[in-house]
Amino acid sequence: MLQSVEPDKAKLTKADRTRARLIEVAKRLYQEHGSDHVTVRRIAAAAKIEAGSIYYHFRSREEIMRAVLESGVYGARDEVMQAIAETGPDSSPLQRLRAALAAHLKYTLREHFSSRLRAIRRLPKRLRDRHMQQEREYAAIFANLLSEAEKRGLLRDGFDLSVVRMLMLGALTWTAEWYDPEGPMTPDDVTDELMAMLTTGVFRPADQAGARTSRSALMSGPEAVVRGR
Amino acid sequence: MLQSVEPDKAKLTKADRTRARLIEVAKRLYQEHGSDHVTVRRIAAAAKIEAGSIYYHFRSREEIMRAVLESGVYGARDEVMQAIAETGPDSSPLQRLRAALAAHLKYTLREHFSSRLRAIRRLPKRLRDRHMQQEREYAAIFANLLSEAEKRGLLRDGFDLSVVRMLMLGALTWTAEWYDPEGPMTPDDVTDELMAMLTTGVFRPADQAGARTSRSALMSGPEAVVRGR
DNA sequence: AACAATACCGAACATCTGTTAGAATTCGAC
DNA sequence: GTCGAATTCTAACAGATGTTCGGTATTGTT
Repeated sequence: MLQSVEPDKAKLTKADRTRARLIEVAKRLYQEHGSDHVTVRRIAAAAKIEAGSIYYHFRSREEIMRAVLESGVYGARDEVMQAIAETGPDSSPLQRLRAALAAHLKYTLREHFSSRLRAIRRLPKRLRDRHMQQEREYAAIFANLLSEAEKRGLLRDGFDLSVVRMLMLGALTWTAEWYDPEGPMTPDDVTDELMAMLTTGVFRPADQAGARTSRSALMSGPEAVVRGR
Repeated sequence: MLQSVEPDKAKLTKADRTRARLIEVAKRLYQEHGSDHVTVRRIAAAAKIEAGSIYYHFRSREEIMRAVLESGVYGARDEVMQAIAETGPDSSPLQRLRAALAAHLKYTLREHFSSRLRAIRRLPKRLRDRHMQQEREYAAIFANLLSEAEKRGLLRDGFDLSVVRMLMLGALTWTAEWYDPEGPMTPDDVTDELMAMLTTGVFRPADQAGARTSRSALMSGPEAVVRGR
């Protein structure tokens, strides 16, 4: 959050604390019930405050939900960057990427962030732009990891890295829709599975030309598939 | 829908038609505005009907939204199976899989199905169970394609096919959150990109052991990565 | 043309919605 | 402890919400 960037003003005023509490409570309610049925009065009740008092902290109901989204992106960013840092200074780009993806997945599962997409599209556009900007910054973390890997020659040629990144993150983000915490797989297992897919591929290299449509796919070795366009 | 399963009763009664119109209108509203702000009265107005009349066709507001979800799954299923059928009887499992994924993506983008996830979690559980069952049937299409490919030895060993399927579909479904129709890529391009990722992998095969954590990854050739556990 | 079933209307209901504004309380600095 | 500012409460508003129900129009069949 902003405080971590500027912690010199340690004056944690009371309004700051209840504002934070409201955001946290609202987030929880969004997760439990859908964003339908999450009303200003319910948020207030869950935060042990009166409904009218909320408007001392937020201009409107939509401002609350924007703050919730913001805290979600910032929270994910912090945990992902921390995970990257924990791989140490000698880590390879792929190690860092794996750490980042694992952190992203864990955060997504924990906060169960269906909330994120739920709202984005139909926010007042001023607020939406701001949120999209924050999302872009978050995505940039992964974009950097990928282009770093590319510079070191760790990636195959011919891929559109931004599409790769979106598909990667999408695969993990969507996990929140099917993942069963009671099941045998840990979130790290899922991340490893994805990394394995991205490493060797899922399909056997034998007769791949048939599975693609309009691309010219010819090769020297059995693996060197040249991807045109 | 059920009619396609049992078309002998061709009696398209008037109630059936307005019910269908209501579902279509509701779906459109869910897409345009969030599922917040989509009220019974707005659905009624958009369908040129009075609000009270809706309750002749649906028991409650949530029943409408369940019907919308149902029509979404069934619509996707129909288009995906049609796409599979169009690959012809001599197509390879990978060709069929590609066709299925492409159809899934196109449908997802067209209907912009954020709606799908938005609601699932907080439906009354009786309705939710029914919907989850429908989703399972839909997922089974892709599960079958994958296991068919596996039986023919087209897949690498060591992957959990259900996880692979979820990640695949998740990557594509999430596309609705970032895809820009004005951009240079067609939906088929995105599908091809994914297929390419699943074919050759994104990472170079050289030093993959470092990017994985607890897995023993050793091999005979440069590509034959044995994935333990 | 008559009739019964079907499909829709229209008004009313109780409740809930986001939001406002002034009064009442609590807080932090002196 | 006092005072002014920061924070919360209380009460009310105007309107929207899902749903019900008795009546009315429309439909398809004989």
